[in-house]
Amino acid sequence: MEAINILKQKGVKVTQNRLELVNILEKANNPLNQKDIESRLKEQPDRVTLYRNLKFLVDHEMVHKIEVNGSVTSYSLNRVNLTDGHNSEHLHFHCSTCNKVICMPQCLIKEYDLPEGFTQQSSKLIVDGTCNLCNTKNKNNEK
Amino acid sequence: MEAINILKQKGVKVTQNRLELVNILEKANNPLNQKDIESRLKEQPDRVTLYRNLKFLVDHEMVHKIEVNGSVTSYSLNRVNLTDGHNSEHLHFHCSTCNKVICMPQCLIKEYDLPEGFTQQSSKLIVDGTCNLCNTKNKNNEK
DNA sequence: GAATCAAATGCAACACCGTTGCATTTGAAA
DNA sequence: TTTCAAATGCAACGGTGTTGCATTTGATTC
Repeated sequence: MEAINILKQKGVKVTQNRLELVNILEKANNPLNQKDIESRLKEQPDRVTLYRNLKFLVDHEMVHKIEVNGSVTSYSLNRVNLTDGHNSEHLHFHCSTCNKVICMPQCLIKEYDLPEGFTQQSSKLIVDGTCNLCNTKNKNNEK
Repeated sequence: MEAINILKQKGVKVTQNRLELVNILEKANNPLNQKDIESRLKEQPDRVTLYRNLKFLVDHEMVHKIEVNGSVTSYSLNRVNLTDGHNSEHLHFHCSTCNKVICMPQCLIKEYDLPEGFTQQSSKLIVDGTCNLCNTKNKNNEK
């Protein structure tokens, strides 16, 4: 779906900043952090504007916010149509070599039996390790 | 195990600050964040000293660092003897009402099949929801 | 197309947190 | 008791999240 339609479908105001922001997230294969996004923006809006628009898109459920650790926050377009109730939570992989975050929608978070009295609203699972690209790079360097 | 023995066993320098810090974590049932810890310290060291000592204890594997989200970082004493290889990763519960973090060592993180080429080093699972105490409080208020 | 008004933006500013450098103090070993 | 590395306190810096306010922009109405 095109960026402009994503915004129009939600019935929110379409601005140049939002349009470009959604476009960048739409093209990206992986979640991007604020720095990644800034580096891809042609016209640089104020960092507060970017912050507010990211918050806006998260609040309006167009974008997912992924906090890998205290210092890295990434954003990814919500590609799942919320109306079909298929918004399951999935694993996020964080490569400690290249620092990329990779969505793994094929790995849905498994269920756990919580102790008596505890109720669950959401969950998140971060797996740290080395991604496929960094692993092949390492292999080639060893040769 | 007493605080002083925990430090001595690791062969690190024993200072008043570290002793009190380990003592506080040893008595706590739940992971504590830096504010929690500060409020329990009799003699208030500089926040940098507290930061450095927490980092020191984490680096020396006496304390676990738990990042629930971008703004809340908690610490808990590593009660598992590392030498017996029983240091499995477990679920952490975050109560969105009282903001407490609760360890659930009975809920070990399940395994996932990662895509070809990805290797796993560590994982963390945070479940957000309402804890048993806040749930009973809500029930009583509704009556 | 022009007027209108709420929403979006840019700028300044603040707080908090993680972090580092450096001078001083403290604890363990000789 | 002396000695020296390690720990501490203080000042300071950068990054991020956040808010207030004046200005600009985009959707709506005429």
